[in-house]
Amino acid sequence: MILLEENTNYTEILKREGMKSTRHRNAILLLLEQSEHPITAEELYISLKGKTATINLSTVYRTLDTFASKNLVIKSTMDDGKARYELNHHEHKHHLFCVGCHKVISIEDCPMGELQESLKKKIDFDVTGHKLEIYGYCHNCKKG
Amino acid sequence: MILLEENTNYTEILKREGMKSTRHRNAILLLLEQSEHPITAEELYISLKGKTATINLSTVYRTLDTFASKNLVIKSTMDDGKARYELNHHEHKHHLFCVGCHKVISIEDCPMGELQESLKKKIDFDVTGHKLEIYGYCHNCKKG
DNA sequence: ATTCATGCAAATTATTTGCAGCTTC
DNA sequence: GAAGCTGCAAATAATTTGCATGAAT
Repeated sequence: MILLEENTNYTEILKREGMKSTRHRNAILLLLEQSEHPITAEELYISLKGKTATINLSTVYRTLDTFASKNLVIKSTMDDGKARYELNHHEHKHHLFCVGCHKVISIEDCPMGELQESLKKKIDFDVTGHKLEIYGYCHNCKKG
Repeated sequence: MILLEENTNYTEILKREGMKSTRHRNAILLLLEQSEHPITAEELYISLKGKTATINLSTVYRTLDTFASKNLVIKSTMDDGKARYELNHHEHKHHLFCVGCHKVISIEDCPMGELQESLKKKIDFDVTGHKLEIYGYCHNCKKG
């Protein structure tokens, strides 16, 4: 589990994971770090095309897959059929999706702790991870 | 929110939702009811081809979409890129995905209750729904 | 120098759509 | 008989892959 802090040297992190440090990889890590919410491969690609000379969508996908396999990023596939990627910060976070304005709010609360223990005891299931997405109305979008 | 019980007449349910009762729709509802865990469109299609004379994959997708729009079924898209569908039973369930044998175990525990209240109080966010998927190793697949 | 990363184009996979014919109400 | 289903084939959309070239160690 890697903790990326501001001003972290990406080359270090990449090296530590046995990956070469390239312009694209550094750029992708930077963008992921700057984004407050999970982002699609295509969104990354579009941002990158503006900044980096050339980059190919395949490269974005390949890079994200590699990062995901090293647990540097977390991939979540939404019901719109597109996967979103976010940095795997050390702190465990979940996201509130406002169904009114589509804003995404990150929270640090996670209710899994007790459930995890209970599953272990009740049915001998060892939890290794989970995905929780919460939908609802934010302060501004409340009905009424 | 519709509760489907054993021996429910699907025609009734379909009519109530303003949908015509057809052989395919009934067959799909039956299969969904018989399946203990969320199932892909293709899995449904394959099962149906064995039983019903002919059915087309498009029809399966269209039917599932229609059902989902009436809240008869719940669609969840997984990281393997395939959507799974399940009946929207009144009881709220979650699923454990074994990363060893890919078995799916349904549980009725849900840890959202307190978090929901706390989000309401802390940041005035009204939760209307959530998705929780849990990954790990089942009894048979435990490492070691 | 060797190993790994990338661009490009083409392939794959899941899902959607247009339209003509066929069931339900 | 009108409105709504369904099959079929073709279109999309997201993601993956093969291969030749280019860059990092």
